[in-house]
Amino acid sequence: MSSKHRLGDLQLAIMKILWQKHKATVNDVHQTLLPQRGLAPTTIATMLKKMEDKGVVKHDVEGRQFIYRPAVKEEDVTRTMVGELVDRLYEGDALAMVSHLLSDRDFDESELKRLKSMIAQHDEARRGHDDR
Amino acid sequence: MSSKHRLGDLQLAIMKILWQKHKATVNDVHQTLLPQRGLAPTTIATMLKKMEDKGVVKHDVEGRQFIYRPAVKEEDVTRTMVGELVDRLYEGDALAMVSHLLSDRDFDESELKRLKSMIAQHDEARRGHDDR
DNA sequence: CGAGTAGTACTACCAAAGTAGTAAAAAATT
DNA sequence: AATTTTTTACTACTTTGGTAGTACTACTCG
Repeated sequence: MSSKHRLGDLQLAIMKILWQKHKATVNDVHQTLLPQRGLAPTTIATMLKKMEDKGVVKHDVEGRQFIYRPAVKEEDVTRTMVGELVDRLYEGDALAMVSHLLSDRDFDESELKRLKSMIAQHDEARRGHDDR
Repeated sequence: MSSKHRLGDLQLAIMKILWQKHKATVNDVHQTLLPQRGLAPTTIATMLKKMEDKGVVKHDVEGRQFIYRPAVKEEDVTRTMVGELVDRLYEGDALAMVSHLLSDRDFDESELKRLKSMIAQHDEARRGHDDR
């Protein structure tokens, strides 16, 4: 059932719009994507239908148009997709992925600072609830 | 030409073997993958041919068998694939990906320690060469 | 009321990845 | 020498994602 959480490029782009707007018509999506992608409206409609078949979106009918909305949560998709890449590339070692990110893009001072405070925060959270 | 660095699941599994062994025959790859995947030998052969067409592997002939070897670097593939996911999921914000990793899998004490020292290291490296 | 328009349904393709059977060639074994 | 085995070549089929044209329906505007 996690196949619902593996999305292609266009599909993800569409989902991002739906997650943001909560609901949208084919036209809304098309208009939003037009500048970057320049796709035919029917392409969006077809894709949305395929996505509904797959179970990642649903629609209500309002008058003669379809109002699409997400049927999967962004966090689930994100978690699955990142998780799969970590598995494939680093045999599940998430820290290895972080290490790669760290050496690939070198973050500047302020980013490193943010990163450190993120770690500190998770450190505390861990110490708090994690009974061991 | 970065299409050379976007690999499917099986392709990646095959590449990992080639990167590790430096070179291998169809049979080597098949034997290595058999336990986890249970694929027909011809499947591996076909895949390897497709991969050669694409330019990600090359082969030499030795007697009657093909000795395959990688034609792309692991780092390049890794960088491309991680980079693409960061783009798609986080609009290029690598730090957002790290943040996700951090809250999704909660690392234990020793891992956090390793992480901190990794950061410290990159911090210094940055301070060193980065002129500003 | 009739024509144009908006919107969905259907159909059709293409490419890439994955999977594998069958054929053919060459080499080894008996 | 004949048969079996190894190994590559060819062909084929399936799924998924992406892309879009055409057809049909229903509403809207003059």
